[in-house]
Amino acid sequence: MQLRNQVEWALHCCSVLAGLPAGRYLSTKVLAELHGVPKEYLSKALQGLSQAGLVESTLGPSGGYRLAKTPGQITFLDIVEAVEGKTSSFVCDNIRYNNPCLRKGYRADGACAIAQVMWDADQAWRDKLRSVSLADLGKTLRKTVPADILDKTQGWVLERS
Amino acid sequence: MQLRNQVEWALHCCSVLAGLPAGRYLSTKVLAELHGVPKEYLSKALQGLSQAGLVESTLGPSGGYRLAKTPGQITFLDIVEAVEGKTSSFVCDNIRYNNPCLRKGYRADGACAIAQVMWDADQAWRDKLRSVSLADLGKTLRKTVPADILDKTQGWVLERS
DNA sequence: CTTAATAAGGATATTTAATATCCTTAAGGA
DNA sequence: TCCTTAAGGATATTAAATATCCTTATTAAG
Ligand code: FES
Ligand code: FES
Repeated sequence: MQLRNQVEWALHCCSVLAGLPAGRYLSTKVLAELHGVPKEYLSKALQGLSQAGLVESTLGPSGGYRLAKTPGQITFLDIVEAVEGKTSSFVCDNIRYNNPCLRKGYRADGACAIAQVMWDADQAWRDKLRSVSLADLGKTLRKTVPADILDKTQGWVLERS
Repeated sequence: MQLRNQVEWALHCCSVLAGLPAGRYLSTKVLAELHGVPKEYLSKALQGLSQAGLVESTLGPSGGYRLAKTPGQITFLDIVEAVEGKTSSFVCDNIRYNNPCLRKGYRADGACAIAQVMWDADQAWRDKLRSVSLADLGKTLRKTVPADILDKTQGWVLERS
């Protein structure tokens, strides 16, 4: 079980967009170059973010993407779900109903107790992701990444936004 | 991102084995029939459980599998990891190092802050799975599944163990 | 001792999902 | 008018999940 590589891409792109001055857009081309990933494929991830309402886009020269909300309003969960979808990682095929002791067509009242545990764990994962916003991430980055790298990168991005 | 169907199979098989009287074995064939899944493929999952030390097997007629520990000593996490492996669901390809502002070969001190959040969430998922044992599951099942179904199934299993 | 049943595991096929590229269209700015 | 861009459909490529088949060694039952 593994998340798509687009999740890493989307998170990093949002992190960059969160540092962009108001009104500026950043194009797929620039984001792809910054992260060293294929532009056309990254575009699919960005379209997912756009459909989820996390970013907004504009066309034409100097077009691209910007956040549609403040960094404090966008969580890791929002971004992960925009790329991966909201369905649980555990899928219950109800193999319990294949039990030959049951009459055919029998259906229980509630969910299988095993599935319930798995779904609770999935929820714990989502809760954790929901607890961190892009604003939180920005704070951490400013604490842990050398200032000169942040500055140089910010300059590089601004030249292209 | 989705867990394999074998996870559901393995959890249900362990649940059945947990209800087996001491000394009895249950064969792949019986477990496959009980759950309505392909015997040869289920066998791979059971081999995983065996290699993880959760179950032990014996050959020959009346052979099969039984738990290698008490139900209280086996957690959902043990079973899930035996089938899915222990690697995190989030893989960081360190796309941050593709940043053209960095000198080639630059490596940071710690992990990327984004990866860290994803790994923390993965850990929260595992913590939740670790908090539920087969003994806990048994208690829940006895509370939620009609007694006659449990009894009939138990009889069906014992005839074949 | 012989025989049938079984787990283990290697090899391979099939199906599905992830990854990636290509191309067309419509919109926006110079 | 021309160039740049996002959106999205179509398709190709690659990897992983799912499934089957077959061989071997081991064990218990007859
Ligand atoms: S039937 Fe799906 S987890 Fe129990
Ligand atoms: S470089 Fe992998 S998550 Fe940041």
